[in-house]
Amino acid sequence: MNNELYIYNSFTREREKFEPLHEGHIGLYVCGPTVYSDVHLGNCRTFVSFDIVYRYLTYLGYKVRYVRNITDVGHLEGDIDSDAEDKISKKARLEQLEPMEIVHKYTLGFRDIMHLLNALPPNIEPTATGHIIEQIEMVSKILENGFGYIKNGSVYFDTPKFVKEYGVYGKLSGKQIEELFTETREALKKQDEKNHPSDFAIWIKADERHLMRWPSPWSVGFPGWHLECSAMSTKYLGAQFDIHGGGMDLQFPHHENEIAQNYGACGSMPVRYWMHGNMLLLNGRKMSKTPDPITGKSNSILPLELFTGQNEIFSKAYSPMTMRFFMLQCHYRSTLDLTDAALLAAEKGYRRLMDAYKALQQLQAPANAEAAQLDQEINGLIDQAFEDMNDDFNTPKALSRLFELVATINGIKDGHLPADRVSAATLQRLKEVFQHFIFDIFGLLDEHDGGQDGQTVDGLMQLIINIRKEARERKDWGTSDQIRDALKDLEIQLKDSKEGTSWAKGS
RNA sequence: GGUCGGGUGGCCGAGUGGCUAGGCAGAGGUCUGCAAAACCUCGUACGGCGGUUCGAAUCCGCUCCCGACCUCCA
Repeated sequence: MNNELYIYNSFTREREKFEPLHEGHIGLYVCGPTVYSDVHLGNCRTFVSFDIVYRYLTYLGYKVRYVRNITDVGHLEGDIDSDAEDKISKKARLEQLEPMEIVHKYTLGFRDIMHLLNALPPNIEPTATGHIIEQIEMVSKILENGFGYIKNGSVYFDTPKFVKEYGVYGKLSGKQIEELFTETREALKKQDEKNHPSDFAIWIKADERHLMRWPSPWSVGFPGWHLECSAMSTKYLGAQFDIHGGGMDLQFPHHENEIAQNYGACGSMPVRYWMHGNMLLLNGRKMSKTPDPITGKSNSILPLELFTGQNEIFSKAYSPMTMRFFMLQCHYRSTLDLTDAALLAAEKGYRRLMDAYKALQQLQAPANAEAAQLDQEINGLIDQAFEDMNDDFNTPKALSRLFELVATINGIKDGHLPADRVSAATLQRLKEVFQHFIFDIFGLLDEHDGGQDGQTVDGLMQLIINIRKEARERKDWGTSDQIRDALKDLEIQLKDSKEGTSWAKGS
């Protein structure tokens, strides 16, 4: 079995063998949300994708420092020189709230959603406003190194200078430098403070209208959007670290500018492996908060709208774990289209996987069990599932192996497959691997597990099942079916098999 | 317009020169008091037109369609 991990590096556009900078340790930085409104499901997809990356790296035994920022300032709306305004402070004025109130509200909301989706919290969740000093220091360094210039209290990054010195601007997003520079010439008129249209602000002077501003050597103002990630990744992971993740839509300009800033301040490429998750689509189009200019509606759905069913898009409510399973069925670098039929399929598939997991835990190897062909098949599928994960975190492929194993598990359970052809060791391995994949790596939860109340419910259900069993033994089909139908109305399904009756939540 | 990525069976989605994932839905069967669940069997799909090759969904060319990015975006 090949244990080497390969990661598709967006910077080189190649699948590369992963080797950490420091053996056994990994620095992982993921661009987090801007907390000026509720996160939508598209945002969530990226964070779930990287949650699985984090979980798998941890599973492989690496000590991972996972940093995911909260952007609570500096995210501009529109052009700086037109009517630019910070997203946070704009929302604060609209809602008559303090900027920190907005930030706090949506940060808490974001964490709640991540918790519902069972995404592990990062090790560090730094905020931009908490790192103003670090950002000012970085601007100073960039100026010292000659990669920035001051105009009317604002500081801009000098991209032509950067291209001349390092020549990597545009490489990440695959843009030709010449085209990049000529493309936006039309916009030059609106941005007369910049020496060059591709230059970008790293410090922005603010007038009294702005609610969020800080003193700096250049003006009372606020940092540019791209700066926080450079400053905070450098602070917590070092000038160079292993993996930087984010949504594909951040590749340009955000990550391109991040690279420029790090070169400008530290003189080196900050990241060894760039990873970009693809977009979640709704009705075949990118999910986005930005309203459509024609219809005025935004093409997005909030997680809670999906989980509660309170939306006009889908036929019913879909649980967080259904959503998570749905995401697992698609590779993180492919677009994923959210549709009702697809979610319905995911819901059923998720239940089937969890039911098989429970059935597996009940299986016992017979005393005379010996390894045979079936044994090899099981071990082969397990090995392949790990190889799939090692191949750029191919969750859909790994999941397909698990489903092949589900058929094997059910076959043994129902006596269609010879249980004595699976050795005790392989059965034990299968149990452990299922546990690790489903809960530790894929991060799924058993939503039908009642938690604290679970034991009570299990006890009650066993009582009901026993009463029905006695009725069936008397051939009292009326009572038997009454119980079954009444439970069905409560969305509890009884499953009769040779070994007896089990139950599961869900109609 | 420029750049990049796609078009896979009824739906969602892997794969990427020969061994043709998986989930859901559908058909038939086994089991069952009847069902459900589970299991077994079944569908030979890769936008179109050419080309390379013994062989292409997979490589090349052309073409049609879709999406993303091009300084708001996860």
